[in-house]
Amino acid sequence: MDIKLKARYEALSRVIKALSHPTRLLIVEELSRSRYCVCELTEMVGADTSTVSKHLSILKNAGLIKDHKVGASVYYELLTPCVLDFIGCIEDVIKETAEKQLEATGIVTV
Amino acid sequence: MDIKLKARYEALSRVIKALSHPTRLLIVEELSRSRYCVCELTEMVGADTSTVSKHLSILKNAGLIKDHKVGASVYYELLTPCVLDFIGCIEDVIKETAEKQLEATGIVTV
DNA sequence: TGCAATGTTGGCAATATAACCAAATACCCA
DNA sequence: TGGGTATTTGGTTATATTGCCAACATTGCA
Repeated sequence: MDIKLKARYEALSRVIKALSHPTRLLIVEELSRSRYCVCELTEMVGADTSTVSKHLSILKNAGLIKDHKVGASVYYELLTPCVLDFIGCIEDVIKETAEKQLEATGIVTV
Repeated sequence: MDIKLKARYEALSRVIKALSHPTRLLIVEELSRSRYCVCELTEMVGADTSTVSKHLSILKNAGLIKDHKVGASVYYELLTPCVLDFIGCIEDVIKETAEKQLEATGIVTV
C-alpha cells in the first residue's frame, strides 16, 4: 500500500482510538455541554483522579480537547463538536444491529 | 454513574473500537466504493489472509458490514455509510492539529 | 473422487491499554 | 513560609489486541 495512504490511516486510527473508550466518550459528551475541571469530571466518571487525568491527556493529545488553568484547577473544553454527530451515527449502527437480532429471534417482526 | 448510561457508553465504544485500526479503516473506505471478497481485500491490505479475515469479522461483529457467499468466495459490503462522515470529521481534527503545531513553530502564521 | 482455491479458527508471542497506588508538581491561602 | 487542594507522572499488574503460522472447512472443477 502507498506509504502516504498508510500514514493517513494511522493518523485517523490514532484519533479514533482516543474515542474508543467508555470513559472518554462520557467525557466528550459532558464537555460538549460545558467546560469542566478534572475534579468535576472525576466526580462524574467515578474513577481515580489519575485515571481521569490520563484519559484527558489522551483526548488532548488526539486534538479533541484543550485545557487551560484557572488557579490550581485545569479546565477542559471540547474542540471538535463534529464528534457528536459521529456518536449519533454509531448509535444508529447499534440500534440497527439490535433490531436485526430481535428479528432473528422471530419474536417480533420489525 | 447510571448503569444504563454506562451500558450505552460501552456499546458505543465497542463499535468505535472496531473502527480504530488502520487496516479496518482502509477496508471500510474500500467497501464504501464497492463490494469485495476477502481475497481482493487481502490484496489491497497486503497482510495475511487470516489477519484480514479477522479484521472483517470484527467489523461484522460490530454491525458495520455484512457478508454473503458466492461460490467459494465471501463478499463483504458496508452497512453504514454514515461512518464515512465520521472519518471526514476526524480528518478535520487532524488537519487542525497539524495547523496548530505549525503555528507553534512560529515558522508560518495561518 | 481428488485437488486447488477461498476463508475461518486456534494457538502463540509481542505489544498496547487501562486501572490503581504512590510520588512529584503547581498553586492558593492563612 | 507551611499546609492543603488539584493535577500529572511513574511504576506495576492485569487484560486486550494484533499478526503470523498451521490446521480445518467449504466450494468448484477436472
